[in-house]
Amino acid sequence: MPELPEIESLRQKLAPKLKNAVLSKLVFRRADLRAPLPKDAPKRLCDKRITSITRRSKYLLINFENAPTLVVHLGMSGRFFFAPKQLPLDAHDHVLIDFKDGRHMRLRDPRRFGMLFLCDPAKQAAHPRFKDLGPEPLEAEFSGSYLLSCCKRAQTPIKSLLMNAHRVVGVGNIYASEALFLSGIRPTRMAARVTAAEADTLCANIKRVLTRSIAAGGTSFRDYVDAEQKPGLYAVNLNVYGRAGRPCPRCATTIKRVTQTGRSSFYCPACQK
DNA sequence: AAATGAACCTGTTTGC
DNA sequence: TGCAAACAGGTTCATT
Repeated sequence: MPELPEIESLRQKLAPKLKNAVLSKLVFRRADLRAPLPKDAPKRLCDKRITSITRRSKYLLINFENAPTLVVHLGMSGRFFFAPKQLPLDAHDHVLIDFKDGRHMRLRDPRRFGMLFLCDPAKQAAHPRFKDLGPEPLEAEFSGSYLLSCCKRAQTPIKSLLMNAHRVVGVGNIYASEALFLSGIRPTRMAARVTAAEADTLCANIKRVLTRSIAAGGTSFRDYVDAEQKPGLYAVNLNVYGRAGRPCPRCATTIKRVTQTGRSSFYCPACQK
């Protein structure tokens, strides 16, 4: 389900519900998730109280009192939701979580690109999965001048640069195409040929599309569901993503699709140079 | 160092 | 209709 807005929306919804909840049971139904938890993980987290839910990139961090942080990544197809305990098990319900107050959550992920791992909260930034990540796109550190400095020394198309988590995290395939459309820049343009003014515009548009989508509740995915398994509202208006062959909403030119590093990019050949 | 392509999986959509 | 190929939101690994 995830791009960054979906994860951030989920975080915002989960935070008040899970704060102060005490974990009573953690069950793994299969051992071959991408980052297998240590065998003693249930023991280390049981009877521990959740203090907060935070986010880094597309990772959801469940922070406990006097216990390691449980980090959840939903990959491409993960869902993390409350359910009645007696809900019949789906073949892809990989992780079951019970709380002392009787509530029950599940991690369901058919493609199994998602992962869970434990992380020492005191050494979070140094964790192998976090230490090489670029800035958060919605923080001030991600600015037009920062983006420009990345572009200057890059030898890759701008779309590939935006998707590179070493440069900036959380800009996924949908919002990379959308931000480039709003900025009038083709995804195939070499990053080094992006001007300072364009870098400013692009940075602002990345923040704009992400912020707008978070405000709408994270709604861009057809199989997105929130923590209560409610589908998204599809309130975010996508201009080019997934619209190859259809008219550009601005100029009616036919939108094109190209493949870059194995991913689809969409653009208007007239509006984007 | 930086960039590319393949790999990890299953489910759904598209095209013949 | 049926079947196979193409495609899907992300990250990571090996190879240049």
